[in-house]
Amino acid sequence: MVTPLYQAKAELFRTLGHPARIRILELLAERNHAVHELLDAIEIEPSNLSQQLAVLRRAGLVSQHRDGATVVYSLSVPDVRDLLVAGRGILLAILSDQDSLRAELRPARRRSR
Amino acid sequence: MVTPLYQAKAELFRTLGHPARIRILELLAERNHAVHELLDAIEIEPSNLSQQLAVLRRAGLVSQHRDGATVVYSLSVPDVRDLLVAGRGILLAILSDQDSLRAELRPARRRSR
DNA sequence: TTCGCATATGACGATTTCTTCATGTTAGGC
DNA sequence: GCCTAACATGAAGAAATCGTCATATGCGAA
Repeated sequence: MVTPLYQAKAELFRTLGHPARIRILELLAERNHAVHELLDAIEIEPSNLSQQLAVLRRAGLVSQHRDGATVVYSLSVPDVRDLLVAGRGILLAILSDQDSLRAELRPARRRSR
Repeated sequence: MVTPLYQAKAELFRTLGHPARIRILELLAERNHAVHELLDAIEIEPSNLSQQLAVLRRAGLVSQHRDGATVVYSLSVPDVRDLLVAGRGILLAILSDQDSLRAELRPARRRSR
């Protein structure tokens, strides 16, 4: 299976495109977490959490290892932190854009064009 | 509509989670492009391209302006480049992981566990 | 004004993703 | 061994996404 680069990239981003998976990665970016810790931190059904973790595993973004009865997850690619940070930056940029746009449209005073 | 931050972040990444949209953004990261230029560079139906551009517009990632009969698109959030670069880094990390794993599994020599 | 090119929009079936529920597996306490 | 807790997996319906087709709009040339 020869996957073009841009398609692999799209799949990577799509893997991040889910609220639960984002939260998981952000928690793992802080420190390793056991599944039950993630479960406490995120509002989600246990089986759903397992599914989302499986998605991240298949994508190669996280790894697991057993510690007695619990399973601990960690980021297997540290650079994921960069992505999350960059994502936050973009969000802020977009939101402030929207705010200034809103501010521009709302008041009585108008600008040309 | 009060959107939690992690959900907005997930939507941002989902917006990037499509091969055509990735290609569009990469082209726009180089320089502004008219729609027909994108059309030449990407293998895609014109109407499909318009749809993908609309998705990117709604997400606030690109902006358009008319120039005569053609429409020129540009990145409205320059930081998108950071995301693309970070994405490439992660891909490379994952791929080299897989390669070393493959190399480890393939040959006759075995390791414990 | 009429034509044709460049682009956008709407709608529809096909596929994919998501959530939930039921069930399976592993490990430690008794 | 038996029970329970901690996770994982499989299946199935609901919802979202994708690509295509038909159609609409904006603009310049003739």
